Amino acid sequence: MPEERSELRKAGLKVTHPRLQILKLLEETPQKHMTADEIYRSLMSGGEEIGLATVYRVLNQFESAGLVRKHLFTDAGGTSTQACYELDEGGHHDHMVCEDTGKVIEFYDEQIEKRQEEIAREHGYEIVNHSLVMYVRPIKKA
Amino acid sequence: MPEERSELRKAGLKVTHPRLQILKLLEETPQKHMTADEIYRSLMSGGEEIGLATVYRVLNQFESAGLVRKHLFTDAGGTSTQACYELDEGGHHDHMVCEDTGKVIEFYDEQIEKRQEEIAREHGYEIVNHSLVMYVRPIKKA
DNA sequence: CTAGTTGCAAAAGATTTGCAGACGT
DNA sequence: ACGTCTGCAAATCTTTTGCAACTAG
Repeated sequence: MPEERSELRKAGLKVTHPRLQILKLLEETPQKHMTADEIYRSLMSGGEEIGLATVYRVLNQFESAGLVRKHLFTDAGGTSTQACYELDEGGHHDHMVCEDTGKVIEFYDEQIEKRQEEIAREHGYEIVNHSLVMYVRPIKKA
Repeated sequence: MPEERSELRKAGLKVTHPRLQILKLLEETPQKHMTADEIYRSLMSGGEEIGLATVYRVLNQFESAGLVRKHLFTDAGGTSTQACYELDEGGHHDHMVCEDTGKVIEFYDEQIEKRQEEIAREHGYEIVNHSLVMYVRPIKKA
């Protein structure tokens, strides 16, 4: 599967083992959002040779290259100081984080997007970027 | 103005000099959003005796008490790792950060709020909290 | 061959914590 | 007086950087 190789080349990055590993991991992980440390541990326990510093460096390069997006969620207790990364598949979307399970759900809403543009415009600005995260909890029937 | 004193008491906190100073500063600052370090520096240069650790401790207590809100904005370059705090005046609002000037603008939009609730509900969740930040730039006229 | 990469260890930056002394009530 | 605070310094934690060895093209 040389697909990842060309993604890297296109980004102007040499095709190295660590980069391929990280890219592959991000593509295959079911949770889709991982911290640098989770990536590091995951690769290590998979028997790979890699340094944590390399993981950070590669993620930054990937982010600059637009291969990956970085998020700063605040976990349940408000005690997260750790960034997490997800593959950038192109389509923008926002996030919902379940406070009970930590599960991250993606969503996209045309209405909200539009309204945001309008609000910015009303203030004389244009949106460069935006981040919407909803911290939620399952509705308990009762 | 004993107003601040009772706010502290109500929060179950002793009325001490550092706490009063920080509360007052947050009430009076025009920018409304300050980092722990900015607060520390501001008080120090105002001739106050205070430790940075105390600023952090007090802000955390204020946050738990609901007197203050903590935000993790990402400044222009994406290079912010510093939290900033604002007085919690009760009314919820979202933020727009100007990438050129760093200015923080607050706004509230009923439509977006409603839509968020709906989306969460559609997924079987209820919103505990949410954070919407738009990183914007002044519209440049041709 | 040569510039880009890597791993390690050390550095940095933000925030937290242990502790002895000081202070509010 | 008592338990709560405070300031300082040291500790933590995440992320970055210096450097010498290594590797892709």
